Amino acid sequence: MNTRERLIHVTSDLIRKKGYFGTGINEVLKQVGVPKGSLYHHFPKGKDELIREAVYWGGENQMQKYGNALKGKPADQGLSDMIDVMIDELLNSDFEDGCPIAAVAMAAGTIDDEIREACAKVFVGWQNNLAGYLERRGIENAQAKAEELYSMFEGAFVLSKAHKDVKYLLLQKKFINTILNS
Amino acid sequence: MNTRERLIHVTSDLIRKKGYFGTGINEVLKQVGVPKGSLYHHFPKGKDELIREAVYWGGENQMQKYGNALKGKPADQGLSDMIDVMIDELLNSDFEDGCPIAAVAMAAGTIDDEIREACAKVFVGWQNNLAGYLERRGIENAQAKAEELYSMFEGAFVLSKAHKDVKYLLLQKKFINTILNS
DNA sequence: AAACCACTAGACCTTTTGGTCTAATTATAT
DNA sequence: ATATAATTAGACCAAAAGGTCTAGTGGTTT
Repeated sequence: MNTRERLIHVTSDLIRKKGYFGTGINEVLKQVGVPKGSLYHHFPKGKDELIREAVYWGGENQMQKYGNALKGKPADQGLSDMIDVMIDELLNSDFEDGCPIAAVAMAAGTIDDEIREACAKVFVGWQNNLAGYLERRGIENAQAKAEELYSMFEGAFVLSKAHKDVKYLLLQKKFINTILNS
Repeated sequence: MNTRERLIHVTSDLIRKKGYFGTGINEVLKQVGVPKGSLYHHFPKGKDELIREAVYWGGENQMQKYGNALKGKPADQGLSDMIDVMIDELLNSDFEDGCPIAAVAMAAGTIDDEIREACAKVFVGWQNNLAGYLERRGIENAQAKAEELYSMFEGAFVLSKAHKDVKYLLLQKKFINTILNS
C-alpha cells in the first residue's frame, strides 16, 4: 500500500476515535512512519485536506461493510446483521471505534465547511444505498425509512459507545420491523 | 453569577460545539475574562474536572428544557415539542449547537473515563425522566420506548447538524406514534 | 488591628500543535 | 546515462496547548 493510502487509513482510524480536533498530524505521521514532507506532498492543503479524504474513504469503507451485511438477505435480517457490524466494531476496539464519520461531523460549524459537506455526502450516500435496498424488497416509503433507520442506528451507536454497552444497538433490532411495517 | 458557574457555562457551550479536544482552556478563560489562577482554584484537577462539571451542568440544563416541553401535554405532543427544542437550538446557533453531551461522548475511550461516565449518567437521567413521563401516561414498555426515542433523537440531532438541515429532526415527529404504539 | 481565608492576577514552563522550507533521494523518462 | 519529475527526509518555526507557581487583593472573623 502506498504512502497516501496509508495516511488516509490511519487518519480515518483516528478520527473515528477522537474526532477532528483530537486527531493530530504528528500522531498520524508517527503511526504511519513517514516524515512531514510526505504528508504535505500528498496533501498540500494540510490537515483539512487529509481529514476530508479520510472522511470520504472511511465512508466508502463502511458502506462496503454494511453492503456485505445486507447482501442477499430479507430486509429485517439484513438490517439486523448491519447492526452487528457496528456492535462488532465497538467490541473489537474496546469501545473506541464509533461511527467513522460522526465524531468529525460533531464539530461541524466550527471547522472547514468542506469537511462538514464531506460528512453530509457520506451520510446521504449510505441512506440512498439503503433506500435502494429496501425498494428492491418492495418496501414502501423506502427513502424516509432509510433515513429513519440511520437516525436510529447513529444515535444508538453514540449511546452504546458512551455507555460501553452494546444494549442500545441491540435494542434497535427490536424496532426494525416496527419501522419497516409502519 | 460567580466565576465558577461562568466557567462551567462557557465550557458547556464550547463542548457542545467542539467537543473535548476542541475546547481549550485558554479560550474558556478568554470568554469568561478571568485568569488561569481562578480556573485552577475552582477546578484543581484542571481541564478534565472542568469538562466533567460542564457535562453534568449541560445535562441538567438540557433536561429542564426538555421537561418544560413535555410538561402537561399528551405524549405525542410533548415529544414533538421536545424535538422543537433541538431544532431551535440548531437554528438559533447557525447549526453550531448540537447535543450538549454527544460531542464529548464521541471521544469516550480516548479520554478520562470519568468524563465518559458523566456522559453516560446524563443520558440515563434523560431516559429515566422520559420513561417516567411515558409511564404516567399509561404507555407500555415505557423504559424501552424512552431509550429508543432518545436513540432516534440523538441520531437525528447529529445528522441534522451535519447537513445544516433540520429535516432529520422533523422526520422524527412522523415516527413518534409509530414507536409509542408499537 | 491582625490574622485568616477565598480568590484573582499573570508570568512562566514544557510539550505539542499545524505548517514551511530546503536537501536528498528515488523513479521514470528520454 | 542523463535529465526530469515524484517523493522522502527532517530541521526548523511561531503559535497554542495544559499546567505550575508565587504575589497580590479583598473581605471576614476575632
